[in-house]
Amino acid sequence: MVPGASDDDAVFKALADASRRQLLDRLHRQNGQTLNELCDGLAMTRQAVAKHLAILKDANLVSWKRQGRERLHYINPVPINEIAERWISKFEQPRLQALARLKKSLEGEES
Amino acid sequence: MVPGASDDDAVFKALADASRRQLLDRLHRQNGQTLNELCDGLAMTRQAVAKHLAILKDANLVSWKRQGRERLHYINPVPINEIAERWISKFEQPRLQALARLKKSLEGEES
DNA sequence: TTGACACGCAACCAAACAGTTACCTATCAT
DNA sequence: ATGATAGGTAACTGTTTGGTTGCGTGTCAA
Repeated sequence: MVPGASDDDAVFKALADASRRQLLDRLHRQNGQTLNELCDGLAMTRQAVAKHLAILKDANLVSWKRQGRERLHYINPVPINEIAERWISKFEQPRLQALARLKKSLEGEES
Repeated sequence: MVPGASDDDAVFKALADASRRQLLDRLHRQNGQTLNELCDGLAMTRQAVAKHLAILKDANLVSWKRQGRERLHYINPVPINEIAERWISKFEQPRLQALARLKKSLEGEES
């Protein structure tokens, strides 16, 4: 399998939970956070957060490395991109129209 | 609420199931199919398919109308587009890069 | 070396989910 | 009218899920 490749189903399932999307949001804002940092302010135990992160990891959306007694988490946007390319894009006439508009506007614009 | 507006969570949850994504695929290929047509070839009872369609309807991804004793189903791509715009796009440097490349190539292209 | 801190692991639980079976209602064609 | 067809409703079931509690392990600092 190509590195960064993903199982569509695992990704869709991982994204189905609001807490997990929130975790991705947090990592998107600041990458490399520890487990405790990611738990901060969430109405959930650390163990619950760890489970969510494990699911995100299985979907290849997050990876981590141990550093001393901490675990640093990193987001991987590739699977999300893949889904957008392979699956979502075909349902999006609006986006294609937006692209067409962009093309038109760029054609009319002289640098 | 804006017509066609959607609850992100309901949409993500609806898309989390492979059978439901398959139903959307089918409706994308051919819109306006009846319940029985949508059931065709699926390893599932009609009732199960009807439940999936109800979930898709609650997420505003599918609508239907009765016509005689049949029920005609129609896909609504708007919610998919919305989550792509509002949520997925921010994780996609690749797509932004693609847009940037497109812009560049269009700038270099003289009509 | 001994707390304190960051995380790992496993059992358990309630609720949600995906699917079934069984039966009922409405519509069409003959 | 009546049978066949298309779909509606509801109860029930096994499995998954999202969360908990309890306790164990490894690492850092005083």
